[in-house]
Amino acid sequence: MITKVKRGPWSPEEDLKLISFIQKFGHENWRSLPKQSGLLRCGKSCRLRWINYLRPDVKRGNFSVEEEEMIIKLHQSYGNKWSKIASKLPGRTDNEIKNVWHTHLKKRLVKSSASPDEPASPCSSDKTQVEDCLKIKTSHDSTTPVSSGGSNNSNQEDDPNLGLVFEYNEFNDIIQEVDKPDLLEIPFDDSGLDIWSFLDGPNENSSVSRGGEECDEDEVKKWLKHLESELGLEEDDNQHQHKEGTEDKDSSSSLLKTYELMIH
DNA sequence: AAGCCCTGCAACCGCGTCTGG
DNA sequence: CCCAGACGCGGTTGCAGGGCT
Repeated sequence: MITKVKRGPWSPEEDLKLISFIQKFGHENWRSLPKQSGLLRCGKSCRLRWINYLRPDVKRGNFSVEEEEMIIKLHQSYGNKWSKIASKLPGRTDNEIKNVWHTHLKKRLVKSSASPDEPASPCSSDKTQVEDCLKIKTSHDSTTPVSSGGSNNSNQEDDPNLGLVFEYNEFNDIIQEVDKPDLLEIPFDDSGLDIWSFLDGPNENSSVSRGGEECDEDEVKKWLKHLESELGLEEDDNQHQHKEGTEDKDSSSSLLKTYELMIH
């Protein structure tokens, strides 16, 4: 028998299903995940939804000026390697960056290329501006090489702009400040990365696992609460809200109950 | 007030790469 | 070494919302 694969926008119920499943079992195998979780989606779609929207550390809201400038610089260095650029911008996804590039930054660069003292078009392969910038940013470590290699593989060691690691850390602070409150705002700071180990459960090998420390379940609950409210599910959740805390391990149990109620 | 157009974003698609058998 | 399956990435599309006429 053939089960029809659903497409198009994700419903809150589907989101919740996906979240609670990953929370419990991780996502070792995207292909089998939909079947196991009861989602009528293809694995690819689930993966995309998780990575671009549901991941707890995904940062939403407008890009700050600093972020945009960063993207421009990184794009001059990496070209359309969106995932590489995203890796330098904590909380931002490649898809998001790609969208921002095509909707805002490209146009801005075209405009500014008209003025002589602005950077040339993004297609320019001249990296001196990027390197200058990186030199400034990484001046703490003048030994960090800024190689001119453009098409390296994704190994950190081969990263042509290894110095950006510093930028990453500095940039974290910037982003925290400019984070916009209008959309899904995860009530964690970066120290809340423990959520990963929680979400991934026993799957230490999971591609998104971020270290093996104990997670703070209160933080997780906070996040789930927030997510439920963002998804417009908090009313239903009220019914069993009072039960929270009596469950020993599962903050997910309330989530599961929630969506079980919803899909009845 | 209604219709049209534009913009931005979420999601899909196809291809390349990686990995395990 | 080869092949098949799974994953990840980048390009593209479609839709919804907002602004303009």
